[in-house]
Amino acid sequence: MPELPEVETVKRGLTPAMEGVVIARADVNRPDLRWPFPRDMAARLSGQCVDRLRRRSKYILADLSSGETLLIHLGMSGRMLVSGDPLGHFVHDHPVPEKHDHVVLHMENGARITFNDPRRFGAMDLMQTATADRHKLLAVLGPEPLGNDFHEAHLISAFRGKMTPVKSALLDQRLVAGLGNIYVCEALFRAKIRPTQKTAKLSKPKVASLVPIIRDVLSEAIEAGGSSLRDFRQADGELGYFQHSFDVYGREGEACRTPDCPGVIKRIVQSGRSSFYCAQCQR
DNA sequence: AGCGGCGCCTGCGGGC
DNA sequence: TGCCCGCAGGCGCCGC
Repeated sequence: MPELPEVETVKRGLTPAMEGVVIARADVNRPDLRWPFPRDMAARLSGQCVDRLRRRSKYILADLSSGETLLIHLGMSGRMLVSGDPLGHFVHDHPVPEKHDHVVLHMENGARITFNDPRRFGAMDLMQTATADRHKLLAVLGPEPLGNDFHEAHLISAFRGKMTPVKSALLDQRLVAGLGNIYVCEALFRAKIRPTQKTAKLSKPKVASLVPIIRDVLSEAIEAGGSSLRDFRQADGELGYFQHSFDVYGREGEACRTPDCPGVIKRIVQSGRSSFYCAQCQR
């Protein structure tokens, strides 16, 4: 579920509870999520200080005092909930344990971090911090869409000569890392590009326009605390509210929001996933 | 080499 | 009420 803005929101919520704080104990309640947990994960986490929390694409990375880095991926349904902060910055007391609470980190400051993931498409792994960017899951990622390496020339060269639909291209994490189904639909709407359009056939100005549009959509979503569909929560349990700003996602049959456009939002399926767009103003 | 499709899981809402 | 179906924010892997 969570795309870059939701992961960034979660990371920001975790930071005050975790950064510079020792993990007193880790409870690992099952052997795996999408893949087996690394061997001795609980022991390798316990007693380590979280020196720094970072985000790369949709991954949260926790650099530990041991020289290892904990990689966390939320998959489709993963949540990280902070509770019991002694300074009262966060929600309430520790909640009663719920089904699908797979990993619980008990912090020395009294905070508790609960990783809950019903569908178990999420993941955790441990790696050497020094070579973290060579981790199998991170090595293949393209530039951060909010970073300096994501620019017009990059997109133009990535799109050149490809007959791939632009929707699939932007979902390809090797091309740009962090977009998912929602924000690709929203960005293509703002750029007035139809999701089925082949990348090679897009004009340079349209491709160029995608760069600031993608940055804007993601920045606005981060500002709003992400999008809450179904079960997404910020780390403090609060809802994000960017879903109220969707122009097309989940709006099948509703009126296009472009001023004076008579269009109605359509839903089509591209490589098994819903695309939402206005056939009037997206060409 | 690059793709679309499939599978991994659980839960929810709608239709019957 | 209950069952079945379709659907869900991701992503690695397979076969074509």
